[in-house]
Amino acid sequence: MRIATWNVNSVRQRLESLTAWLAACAPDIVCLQETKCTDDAFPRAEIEAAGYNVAVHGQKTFNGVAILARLPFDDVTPRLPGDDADTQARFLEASFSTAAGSVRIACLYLPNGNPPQGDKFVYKIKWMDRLARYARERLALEEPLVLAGDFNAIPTPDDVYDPAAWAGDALFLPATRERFFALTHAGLTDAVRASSDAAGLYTFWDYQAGAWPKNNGIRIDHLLLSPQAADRLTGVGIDRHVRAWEHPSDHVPVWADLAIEVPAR
DNA sequence: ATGGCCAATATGATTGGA
Repeated sequence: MRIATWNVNSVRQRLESLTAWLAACAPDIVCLQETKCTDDAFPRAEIEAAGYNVAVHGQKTFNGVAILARLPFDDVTPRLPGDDADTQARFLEASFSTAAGSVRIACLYLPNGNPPQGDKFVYKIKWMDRLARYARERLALEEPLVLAGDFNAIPTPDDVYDPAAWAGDALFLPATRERFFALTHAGLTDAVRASSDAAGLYTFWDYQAGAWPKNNGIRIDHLLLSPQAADRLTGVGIDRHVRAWEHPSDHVPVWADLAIEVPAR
């Protein structure tokens, strides 16, 4: 079973790239972020034609998450628990029946948090604390679980081209990093780091200032695995070639392969 | 963080992104 995450920066702008990438990568489950459209505007028919079931949690203009799956959904639940007043479309959970039992996937778009002095950063930190509570609850189920998405968190200096330049940024501040590590310390495994400790495994390059040709990237898109998922991990990939396509997203897809049999398409 | 960006929005500047 291949599980992927991709911040597409508008699913409607990226539809052609998305269907081409689905055909090439052949993921079984895909978590999308920044779909940037309401549920009725989501290009559901085109993605179903590519062989995927679709679950969406969108809003007008901003944010928006979706899960695409070759297998049928058992349950689909929007919204991260812990704040009924939070109306931003940033979280969607789904579960699936597999040969390994129930597999749970959480698709998340964690707040950016800039500027770090102000309500946006407060919202980010509260969101991360809510995510940690959610993760601890779900880990207690002892199921294969994957938290996949744009975490807007740079874990270590090896995950950013110029750590000093990012020292004061909401993506790299200690308050953000320590909350990312609270997730791994709770028992979740960073899939990319389970297979490599190399620097420069970036997933995002800004549109501005020649960031892509200069390889000025950061690693902020992550797949975090419960022990029951991590024990089945057989491979990971970062599809950085997608950043060089026409009209790219500023993020590229990241995926993990788990040794869980999926019926052939 | 920035040599010059990108997406959405009653399309003209503004907001948000990272």
